[in-house]
Order: sequence, then structure tokens, then C-alpha cells
Amino acid sequence: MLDAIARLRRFNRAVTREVGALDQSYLGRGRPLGAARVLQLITPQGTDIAEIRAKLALDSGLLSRLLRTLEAEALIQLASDPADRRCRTAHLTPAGQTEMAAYEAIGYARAAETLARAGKQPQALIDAMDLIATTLLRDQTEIRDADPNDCAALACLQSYYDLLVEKIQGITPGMLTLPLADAQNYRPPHGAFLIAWSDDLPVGTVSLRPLDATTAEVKRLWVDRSARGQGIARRLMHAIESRAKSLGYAHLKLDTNAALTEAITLYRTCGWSDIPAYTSDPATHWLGKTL
Amino acid sequence: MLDAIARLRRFNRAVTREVGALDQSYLGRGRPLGAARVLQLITPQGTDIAEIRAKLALDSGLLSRLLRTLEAEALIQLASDPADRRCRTAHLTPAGQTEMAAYEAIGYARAAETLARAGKQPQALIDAMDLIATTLLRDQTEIRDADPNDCAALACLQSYYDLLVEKIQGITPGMLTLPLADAQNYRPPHGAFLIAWSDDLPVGTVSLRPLDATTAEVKRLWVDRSARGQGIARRLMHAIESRAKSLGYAHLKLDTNAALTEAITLYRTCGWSDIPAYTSDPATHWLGKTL
DNA sequence: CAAAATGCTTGACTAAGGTCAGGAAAAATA
DNA sequence: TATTTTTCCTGACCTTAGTCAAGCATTTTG
Repeated sequence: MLDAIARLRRFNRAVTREVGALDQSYLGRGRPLGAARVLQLITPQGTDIAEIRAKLALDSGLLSRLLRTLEAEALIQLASDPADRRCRTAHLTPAGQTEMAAYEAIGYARAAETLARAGKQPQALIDAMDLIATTLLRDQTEIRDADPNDCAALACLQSYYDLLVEKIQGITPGMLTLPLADAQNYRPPHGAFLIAWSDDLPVGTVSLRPLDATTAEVKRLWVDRSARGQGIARRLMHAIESRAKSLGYAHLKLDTNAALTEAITLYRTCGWSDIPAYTSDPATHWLGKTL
Repeated sequence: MLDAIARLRRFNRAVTREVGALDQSYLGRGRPLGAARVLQLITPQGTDIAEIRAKLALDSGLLSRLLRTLEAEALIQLASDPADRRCRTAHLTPAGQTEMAAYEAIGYARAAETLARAGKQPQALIDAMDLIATTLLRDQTEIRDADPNDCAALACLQSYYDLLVEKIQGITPGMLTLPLADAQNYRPPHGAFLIAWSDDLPVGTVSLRPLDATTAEVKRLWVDRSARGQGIARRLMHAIESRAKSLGYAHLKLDTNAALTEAITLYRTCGWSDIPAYTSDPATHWLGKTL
């Protein structure tokens, strides 16, 4: 009775109540849940209705009708996509933005309330939620390109730096600055900056910069604590290697530090092998791979 | 964008999907969700329909109809409560028990599936779920009497022993045996054994045994790691003190070890003060309180 | 260019959940 | 004992969600 599954089911019950309560409060704005959910997916810049349908798994007839009620309330405008006039796009009107902000406020308030219940340790609660969300969203984790100066990219780098400071003797926060001075190196056509997303949370990153015409360097592999053990680091390495290949590189290098043991193990199982030192100081290990 | 509230809302989205999927699989038994939920609240011994209505927050008319469909399927039997013939009680028939077991199996299977997704660290996932469930169910935590040989009681004691072994030098698992040799001391009319429940998970315990006609001893205060910081220990102490009072005791004593710092702090803030040693060995602190 | 496929809308229909007023039986209260 | 209250049932009715087939405009394919 105290086994893992009983505990998990208790979690399910607790969370069902919570989610149900959130739905109830959305109802407070005098609109059925279906319409409210659709409205919350529409951006001021416009959202393809096919995208809404896919996200909410709605029947096309049903969605069509929900959109029409929102349009009748003057919350959204529907327009044909100029590129393909069969497709339609929904835009938020100013009134729609106001309404949407009201829903945001409800969600925000309820979240704050939940957080308040955590008492003295909200961080522990958030960590637990991150772990669960990442686990449940595991199959949805996707790797996408980013610009090294994006705010998500900077957040990843900051977390990576925090890790280095924590793990490697002799590295202090002052030695690491953001944004990257050589950001240009991590952009196409010679470099890349990849982020692994779980829902709208960046949970991992890796990047690539040119060393010479045929050699590139893999830099800053990081996976968030809550997302480890799910093969994300390996997926990032595969992604960056195939990207390097498609950018025309034949050789890859990287440097790392003995304190990052899991990373070193990962590199080796990905087919990387030791090479002579080509950088200094915090680096203690140097690996290479030919594509 | 990476603040606590954004993360919490991501958690909400992840978990909504999961709960929705569970509902979908309940649908697999060819019965609408409402009826399935009602069925799962009915015990073979019989459940008052007022209780079901309260738990699911259903309209009496609606519940009446749901019960009738279950009765028509021969899954339940309805009978008037002999004590108050206005009230009715629902009993599971053998067919109903079979059907209920099928729902249990579905929930169990889905839970096992989720657990499998945790990869190499299922324990971390369960710990996270416990923390969240306990936090969300905080207001529902209730303290009830138990028998010291109940399986929940034994589980609490085992966890308490594990804590002692971990915290106190010189205590080894072999020194602590279950069930308690003097279980009788913790039963009415001279003793008590209280358990704090969060949903169906025991998250804390405390017990009381007689020392002499006017003095009792408080023993084995424990709160699960996932439930700390919510005042449960304090509630347990209040409960056991008022129980001692109603059992006619005038004085309370307890012994504890210096390693259990939070407990000692709690005792002092509950109005306990140092008294002369009255036990030996692992005990290093002795406190008392006059009611 | 004709045929097929795609994206969406419309209307007809169903199931499920939920509300409400009224009423019967039983219990509590005056 | 008469009145009020409680508990539940019944029937009428409504809203929401969801399915399905037909149809229109547009794009893609052969």
C-alpha cells in the first residue's frame, strides 16, 4: 500500500483536484472552457488554426464553431493565409488581448496561490514540478536552433556557468561573462547554437564554432538537473554532430574538465577519443571525432 | 520567462495531459466518466450516497440517475440506512467488485507506465510526486487513531527507525524490531497511536504510553520527509497532548537524542522543558510538560 | 487542363453533464 | 400531534462537447 504506484496514484488524485479547480476559475469569465482554451492559444501576431486544432486535438467542425463565437464577441479576427488561401489564421483584436490578459491573470494568481502553499520551501516544490513535467513531457522534448543572444540561450549559458563554478575548482563567476563575446561564431553559416525544449522550458544546450575550414569545436554541452537521465545530452550531441556534417566539417574537437565525469563518459560512448591538448588551464581532457 | 510561476504552469500543462489520458482510458470500459467515478467510490461494505455526493460535488438529481444506471447494470445495490431510512447506502455486488477491479487495474497500469518513463531514477520521481501531493493536499491532512499493529502504523515505525539509524551514531537496524513488543501500551484506555494522513498516505505519527497513573510518555514522533515544513509535527504534538489530557494524565515526559535537532526545537516551542534523565543510552535529552 | 487532395465551414445529430422545481418519505422540532 | 426540515427521487430542460457527412474554395498532382 505504500509502494511507488500507490503514491503515484495519490499524486494523480491531488493534481486532478488542482487542475479541476483551475478550469473552474477559467469558467468565471462566462465562457465555456473550450472557447477559453482556444482563445489562449491565439497570439496577437496570428496563429494558424490548423496549429490550434493539432494542439487541442479538436475536430475541425467544432473548432470552426468555437472560432466563430469568439469572432462574434469581437475577440479575434479570422483571415485567409495569403500564401495558401485555403488556410486561415486567427488574430487577437485589442479586446481579445484584454480578455486574454484576464485569463493570464487567473492562471498566474492560482499558480501564486499554489506556490504560497509550499510554505518555506517554494524552491523544492518548483524543482519537484520541473522533474515531473520534464519526465511527463519526455517524448515531446525537441531540439531547435537558437541565436546565442536569445534570452533562452543566455539562461542556458548562465545555468551552465553556475554548474562549472560549482563543479570545477578555480573557476569563479567573474571569469565567465554574458553575452558571449564571440556570438557571431555560433551563428550560421559556420556555427550553430542548439537548445533542447521541453514545452516552453529550455532544458539543454550545445553549440558549435569554427576552428578552421574543416574543423569545428563543440562547446558548452549542458542539461538541466531536472532533465537528466533521459538521453537529452546524447540527442544534443547527435544533433550537433549531424549539423557539423551538414555545414561541411570533417573533424570535431572539444575540451573539457575532469570534474565533468558524466560528460566525458558520454563523449566516449558517442565515439569521441582522446587527442593532444589544444587549449589550456581549466581544460584537462581533449577529445576529437572524425565525421 | 523562467520564473517559478512559468514553471508551475508548465507543470500544470504536463499534468493536465496525463490526467486527461487516464480519463480516456477509463472510458475504455464503455461507461461514461461520471458513472465510472461514482463506481470507484463505492466500497463492498457500502458507502452513503451523501458521502459520494460530497466528494464529487454532484447534484443530487444527477447522482441519483448515475446510481440508477449502475444499479441497472447490476453493479451496485441500493438500500436504505436502517438508522435513518431517508438516507441510502450503495453496496457493490460481486459483478461490481469485478468491474471495480478492472478500473483499479487500468489506473495501476497507467501508473506503472508513467513510472517507466522516469528512466533510471524512479525514486526521484516518486519523491517529487510525494512532495507535490502533500503540498497540494495540505489542508486535507488529518490525524486519526490507529492500532500499533496496523500496516500503516508499521510502515510509519519503519520509516522512523530508518531515520534514527541514519541520524544517530551507534543505532543499528538490528536494535529496532517490529511489531512493537509492548503494543498493548499504545492502545486505549491507557495509550494512543496517532497517524497523520494525507489522502491515503500516512505521513506522520506519534504515540503515547502510560508510565504511571498520572504520567504518560510521548514516543516516536515522526513526519515524512515530503511532508515537512507544513506544521504536521506540531499538529501531532497538540493532538497527543490533548489526548493525554482526555485520558486523565497530568504529566508528560519524553526522551530524545541530540541529533534530532528539529524535534527538540519543536518540543521547546510547544512548552516542554528539560527534566532529569529518566532513561539511558541513545537518549541525550529529556523533556517534560505538565498539562 | 482535369482530377484528386487539402483546409475549412455548415448543418444534423448524439452523448454527457448539469440545473431546477416539485414531490414523497422520514426524521426532527415545536 | 402538527409543522418544519432533511434526504432523496423524478421529470423537464439546457449547455457543452463531440461526431459525421456534405459541400465549397483552393491548391496540388497527373
